[in-house]
Amino acid sequence: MKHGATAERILDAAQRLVQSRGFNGFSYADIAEELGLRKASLHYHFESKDVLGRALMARYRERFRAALAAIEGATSDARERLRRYAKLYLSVLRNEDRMCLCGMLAADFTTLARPVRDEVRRFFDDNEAWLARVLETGRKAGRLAFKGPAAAEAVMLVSGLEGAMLVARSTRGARRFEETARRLLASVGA
Amino acid sequence: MKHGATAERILDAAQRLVQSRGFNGFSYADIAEELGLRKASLHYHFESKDVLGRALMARYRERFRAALAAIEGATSDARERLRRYAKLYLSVLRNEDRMCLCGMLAADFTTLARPVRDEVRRFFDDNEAWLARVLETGRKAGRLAFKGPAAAEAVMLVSGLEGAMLVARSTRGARRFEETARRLLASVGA
DNA sequence: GTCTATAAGATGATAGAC
DNA sequence: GTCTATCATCTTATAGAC
Repeated sequence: MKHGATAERILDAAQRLVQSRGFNGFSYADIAEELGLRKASLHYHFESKDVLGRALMARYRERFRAALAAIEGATSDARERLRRYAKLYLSVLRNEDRMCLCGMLAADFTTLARPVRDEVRRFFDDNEAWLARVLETGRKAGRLAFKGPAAAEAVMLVSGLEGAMLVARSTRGARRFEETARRLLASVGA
Repeated sequence: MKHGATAERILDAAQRLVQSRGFNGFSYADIAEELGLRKASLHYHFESKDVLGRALMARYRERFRAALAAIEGATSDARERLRRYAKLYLSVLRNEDRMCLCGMLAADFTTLARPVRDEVRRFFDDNEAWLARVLETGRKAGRLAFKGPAAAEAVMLVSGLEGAMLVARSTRGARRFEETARRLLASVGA
């Protein structure tokens, strides 16, 4: 929990493992081997696996938040913002067929410690809130078209993208993901 | 692998555990305790966890296949078929907040034995093929409206429904799932 | 078919030397 | 900060009695 360079490397390894194998699909031994350290050393940086999980999610949320801010800074067009948002997911999937960290933890949800669960919920809340704003603004500007509350549409987009990642991993296809993402965006007029 | 009544009970317990905790989130001890048996006894019915996993998926695929056949027998209207298809997912989620067995195994995919992976792939293939037929038939009958190949639209529906289940479990809401499913179906005119 | 007993290894975690 | 040593517990799995 000191958060030096080693802690960061531990988080990197752990995140990769969670994204490809799930929270219960790896151990401290896996991380230690990858970094050339001993298991005991990891406990100095993250006293327990729960603490590690929470740190993982906190960092992921912060990075995602920054990525969303970058999108807002890059373009003010709603369609383009949605396209870039979908690309965020695609780049994760293309990186060694990884699942979204948060989608993976959503699957492992019932086995997670409270603080980790809370982080997972917050991730989805943040994402949906951001998307809802983009959707509503885009609709008012006449750039997007959909019925009903923007919040509900945001939930559908997040669900669709997470599900597309999930399925794509077992049917081997970033290709399939792209096509599905395209269709999802098309359904809101983007 | 003898498949008597006990084997069936083991599968029931194992399926429930996988659907709520993931394939790496439970052990033979959990099943044994639930059934009032000893761990060793389970190995008589399913020699290894991999074999158990495969049996689990085989049964699930068969049941799903039967459920799809039942839908076809109940109505010939494409919209109604899609509605019932979505209800299949909803009933799983409503049952103790479970995830689709196959969606959960898609998350655990990289940790699964080959035969289990193959079953997972087949599940998605079967589902998408069935949906594509319903979609195409419905479009020709003027009951559904969507652009592009029915197969691509089928992938989107499966992805959307699986993702909606995944997210709903962490944000506690069969309610949310229903709303999302409704919107997904609406996007194909149902 | 189910049990006891047992194995061999993994797992998350701690104490204390360096 | 990282190490060795050690821990209690869990995990999948097998052998053999009943």
